[in-house]
Amino acid sequence: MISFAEENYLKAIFKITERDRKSAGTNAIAGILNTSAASVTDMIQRLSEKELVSYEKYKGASLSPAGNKIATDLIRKHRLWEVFLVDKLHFSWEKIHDIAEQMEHIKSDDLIDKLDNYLGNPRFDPHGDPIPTKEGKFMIRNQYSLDLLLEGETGVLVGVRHHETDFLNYLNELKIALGTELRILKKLEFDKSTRVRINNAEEVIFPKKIARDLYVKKK
Amino acid sequence: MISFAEENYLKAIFKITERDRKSAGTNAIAGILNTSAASVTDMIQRLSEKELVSYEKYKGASLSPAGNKIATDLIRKHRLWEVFLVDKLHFSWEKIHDIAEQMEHIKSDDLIDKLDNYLGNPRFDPHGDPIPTKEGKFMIRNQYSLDLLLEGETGVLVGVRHHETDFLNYLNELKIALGTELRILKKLEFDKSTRVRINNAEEVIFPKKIARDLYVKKK
DNA sequence: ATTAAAATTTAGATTAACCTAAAAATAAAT
DNA sequence: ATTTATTTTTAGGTTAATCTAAATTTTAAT
Repeated sequence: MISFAEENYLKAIFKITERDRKSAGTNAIAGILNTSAASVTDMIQRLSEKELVSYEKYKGASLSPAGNKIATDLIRKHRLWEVFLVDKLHFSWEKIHDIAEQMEHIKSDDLIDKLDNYLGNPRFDPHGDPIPTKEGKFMIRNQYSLDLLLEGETGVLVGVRHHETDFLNYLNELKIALGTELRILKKLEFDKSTRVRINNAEEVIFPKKIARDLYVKKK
Repeated sequence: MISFAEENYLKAIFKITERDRKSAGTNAIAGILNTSAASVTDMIQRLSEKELVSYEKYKGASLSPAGNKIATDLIRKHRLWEVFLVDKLHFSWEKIHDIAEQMEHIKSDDLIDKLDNYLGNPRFDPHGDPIPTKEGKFMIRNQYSLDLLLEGETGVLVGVRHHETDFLNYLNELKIALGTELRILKKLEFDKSTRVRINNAEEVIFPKKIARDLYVKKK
């Protein structure tokens, strides 16, 4: 039986390696899990024993097929529970991450199938992230970081990079949610910020960092 | 922050002391939690440090007000999740205990209020057990063990003593569920068993042990 | 190509939660 | 009232998961 701690390590390695990177370094994992590099070395060596990650000294860790399956299942569970919290219990999107973080560890073969069905087999969670299928397939969507759009272009918000309460509350204050239209008015060269019109109404200036964290579909 | 293990100990002490007993012995707790008496001594000493139980050597443990609050909240959570599993996800009553056992440990002030509301503030769980209020009050119902009824009397099943899958499956096979009418046809003296008619149809003979585990309301 | 900086691993400890075996205290039985 | 049986506690250890500090390896920079 796999422990919560082990599950969290697998998920962290998944997150790090899901885009570009070939393997997850000790420090990167420690950063995500708020632990020390030494603890990470310890754990990935144990996960390697269990054949859940492949690991070479000083070269970082990557998920084995078995480890990848566990990580994908965790993400599926996390995202389905987030849909439950928002759709059924009427939580707001900035409150759900920490609760889902706990619920994802519940072990039951039956439960997630029934939950998925009950929720109407949603394909995306309340932050716009795709919910992998039972088989571990992620739906891919053409989406761009807002800061890749050119002046005059308009995008519809379909996702956000981070799920921190503070960031989401900032968006709430600006009345920005999934589906919101964002039109690029001006790209300011000197500090790389972007002036944006929100739903044909208010204007706001996003620092590059924020614009990068908003995912849109071109309109 | 209280650990899962600590929570389970508090719940075990609650179960033991909820009816008659003044305090929970080491062995009794060990029995419920499938652990050794030595481990129990260890833990109740630590819980005593934290003022969650009051404990005197060789005299067993009982819950402090703080410990009682935690235990009651756990039971509230457990039973509300059981209602969710049956009413919303359409689980059958014999499958839910182990899942709820995991879900009861999820920590969120908001979550349980919202869940309770979503479920329509149920007062009893799918096994007929009362769901304590937020304030920790249990609804009390006049109910009798089936083996206390006399020949000719009829009861309606409102609860069961145990939640083991095997026991509940045995009831399923007999088509016995909450609400089922049970009429005492004959009390057999020589082995203390009881002949019962189920919903004016089939007959069955219950050993005393089973009759004791079925709670009915007199009709 | 060396040296400095950063990342990673090892060594040695700690804490929570468990264990077995032995000792001590309480309860039951003659 | 002793003896026996049962329950509980103590003593000494183990494992998973963490830590800090020191050593080692890799990467970056001069």
